[in-house]
Amino acid sequence: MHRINNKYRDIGCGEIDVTYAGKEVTMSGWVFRSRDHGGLIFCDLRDRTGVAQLVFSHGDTGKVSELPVPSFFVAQHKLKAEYVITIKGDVRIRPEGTENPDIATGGVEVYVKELKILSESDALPFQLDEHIEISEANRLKYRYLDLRRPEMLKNMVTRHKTCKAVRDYLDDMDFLEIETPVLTKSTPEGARDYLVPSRMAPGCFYALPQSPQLFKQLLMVGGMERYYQIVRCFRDEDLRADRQPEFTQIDMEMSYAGVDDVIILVEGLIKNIFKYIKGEELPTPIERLPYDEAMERFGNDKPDMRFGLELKDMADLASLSSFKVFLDALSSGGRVKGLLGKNMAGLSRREIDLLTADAQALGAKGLAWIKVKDTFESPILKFFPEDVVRQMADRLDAAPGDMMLFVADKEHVVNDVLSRMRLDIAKKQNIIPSNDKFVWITDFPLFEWNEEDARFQAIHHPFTSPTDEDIAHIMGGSNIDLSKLKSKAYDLVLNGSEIGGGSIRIHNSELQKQVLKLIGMAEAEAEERFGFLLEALKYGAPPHGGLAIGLDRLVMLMTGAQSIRDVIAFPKTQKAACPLSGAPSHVDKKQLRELYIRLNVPDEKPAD
RNA sequence: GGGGUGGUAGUUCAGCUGGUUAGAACGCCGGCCUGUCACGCCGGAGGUCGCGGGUUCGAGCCCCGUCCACCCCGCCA
Repeated sequence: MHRINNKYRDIGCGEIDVTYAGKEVTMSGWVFRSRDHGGLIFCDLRDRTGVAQLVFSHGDTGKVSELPVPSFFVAQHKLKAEYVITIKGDVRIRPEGTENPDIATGGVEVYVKELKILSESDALPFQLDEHIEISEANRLKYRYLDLRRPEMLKNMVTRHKTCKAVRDYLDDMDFLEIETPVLTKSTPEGARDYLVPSRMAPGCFYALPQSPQLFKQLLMVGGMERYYQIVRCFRDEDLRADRQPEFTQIDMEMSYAGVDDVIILVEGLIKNIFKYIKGEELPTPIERLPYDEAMERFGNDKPDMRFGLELKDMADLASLSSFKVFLDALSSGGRVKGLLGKNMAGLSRREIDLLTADAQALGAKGLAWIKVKDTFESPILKFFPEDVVRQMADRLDAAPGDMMLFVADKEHVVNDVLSRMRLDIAKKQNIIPSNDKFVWITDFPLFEWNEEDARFQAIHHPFTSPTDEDIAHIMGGSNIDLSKLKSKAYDLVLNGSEIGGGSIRIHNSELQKQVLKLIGMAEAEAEERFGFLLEALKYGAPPHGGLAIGLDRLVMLMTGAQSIRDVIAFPKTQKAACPLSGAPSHVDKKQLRELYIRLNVPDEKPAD
C-alpha cells in the first residue's frame, strides 16, 4: 500500500517480511485473533494488506509477576476481537520452528513496545472466521463487518481492478468517459422502470435509466465519436442470483464502426481485463457463432461452450420409425432432437420419471429415452428398426453406459427443454471444465413474435440496425417476412452467461421510422417516447454502434462468486430491500404532499 | 404471480414416532497458561424454538395462515 507515513502507520500488516528484520515499525489495524498464554500473548493484527503476528512479552525468561509491568502490557490483556489499535514495535525473525507458512508474513513477528487502543468493539454479531458460513441475511444487515472478511475484500479489489483495466484500455483507444443523466425519461427497453416523482412538475415522473441507450446515441450525434461509461442501470423486475435491481454496465459506443470494429474492440478490452486480473492471456479472436447455429447446436443463444453434449437433429431417423409422437411432431412442423445423457444408463425408473417431470415442467409433453448398454433398452424400442437406433447412437456419440434423450415438439419447446437438460446433465455428471470460454453470438433475428401481445417486437431494441440486405428489403417496402430479418446485433457469452450485448444502430431517421412502424408502434407513440432521438437522426447522424458489458456478472464469473451480491458492496435482497439501511421505507406525509402524491395501498399502515 | 428449500442460544447447526429440565460446536464472561497461530485447560452465563391461530392431556415436532431469507419458473438483455 502506498506509504502515508504518520502516527498511525508506516507499513501495512501484510507487508512485513524478513527484509524488515530489526527495523522498528508502526502499524494499525483490527485485532483479528489473540492467543493469550498468560505471560506471552500473540495477537494477529489485520488491515487491508494482510495479517501480522504481534508478540507481547516481558522478556525471554522469568515470571510475569516478578517483572515490572509496562502499561501497554496491562492494556493488551484487554484486547478483544476487532479492537482498532496502533502499535509500535520491532520486526524480528521468528524463532526456528515457529514460522507459519500459511500466511504471507509468517516468517516474522513484531515485538510490541507501544500500544494504543484507537477504538473498542463490542462482541460481533457473527465471527469473521472463514470456517463458519454466515447466513446472507446477517451478512447484509452488518455488511460493513462482512466486508472485513478477506473474501469480500478480494472481490472488491477484483471489481476495482476490472474498472481500472476498462478505463486504461478505453482511454488508450481514445474513448471519452462521459456521464449521462440518472433522472431521465423512460427508455424503450422492455423492463419496468423505477420512477421518481417530480416536485416541479406535479404528476410527472422521471425514470431511472434501464441503460443510457438513447443518450449514448445522442453523444454520437453530438460528435463525441467514442464514449464509454461505467454506469448504474435500474430495472424494476424480479431478482435472481445474477440479477440486482440496480446493476452496473460498462457502456460503450463508437462512431464510424461496423460489427467487426466493435467486436475487435471488445475482444481487446476483455483480453486486457483478463490479463490484468488473472494474468491470463485470453486467446483471440473469440469464436463467433451465428444465432441460428447456436439455437441448432445448443438450443439457446447463450451456450456454455466448455463441454459438448450438443443437440442433434433426429428428423430423418425419426421419420424412419413408427413412433407416433415423433411422426406427429414432424408432420405438424415441429422438431425431433436428441441429447446425450452421459453416463446415465444406470438411472432407475424413478429417476427417469423425475427427469421426465422436469421436461414437462419446461413445457415438453414428454421425454423419450433409450439406454445404451450391451444392447439398447427402452419402452419405445419396438417402434425403431435396430439400425436406426444404432445411427441415433452414432449421431449422439453414445457409448455403452450412456442414455439418449429425445424431445419432439414445436421447435422452441424442443430447444428450450433440451438446452436446459443439457446444462443439468453436465452439472450432475460433473463434466464442465473450469476454464473460461467466451463466444460471440451474431446475426440475431431483428424481431421476434410476441405471443402475448400478438405482434412482432425488437429482440435487442428498436434502434438496432438490420443487416444491409434487410435494410434494402425494409426500405423496398414489398411484403416482407418479419421473422426472417436479421440484425447487426451481437452478444458476448462467457461460460453460458450473457455478459454483454450490443448492436450497430440505425442512423437514418427514415429507416428508424420504418422499423418502428413494422413493430406496430404508432407515429404518435414513437414521437412521445423518443421523438428527440428521431429528430436527432435528422441532423447528420454518423453510423455508430456499441455494446454494454454487465460488470457485476463479469466480476462474479472472474471471482467465482456464487451470487452477484458477493461482488457488490451493498446489494439488495431478493425483495429488492436493503437490510442494512432499511430501504425502501415509508416517507413523511410532508414529503408526499410536496410531490402531490396520495398513497393508495390496501391494508397498509399509512406513512409515518 | 407460481414452485421449492430454510427459519431452534450471539453464530453455525442437531433435536428420533408429539412426552417431563431443548442440546453441541464456536463465540461471549471469569480463571489458569512463555511459542501459539481456528492455541490449550477449568468454570459460567446465554432460548419469544420467526410470528399468529388451531389440533391434543401435552407441540420445537402435526395442521392452517402469515412474515423473512435463498434457489428456480414467469418476468427481465
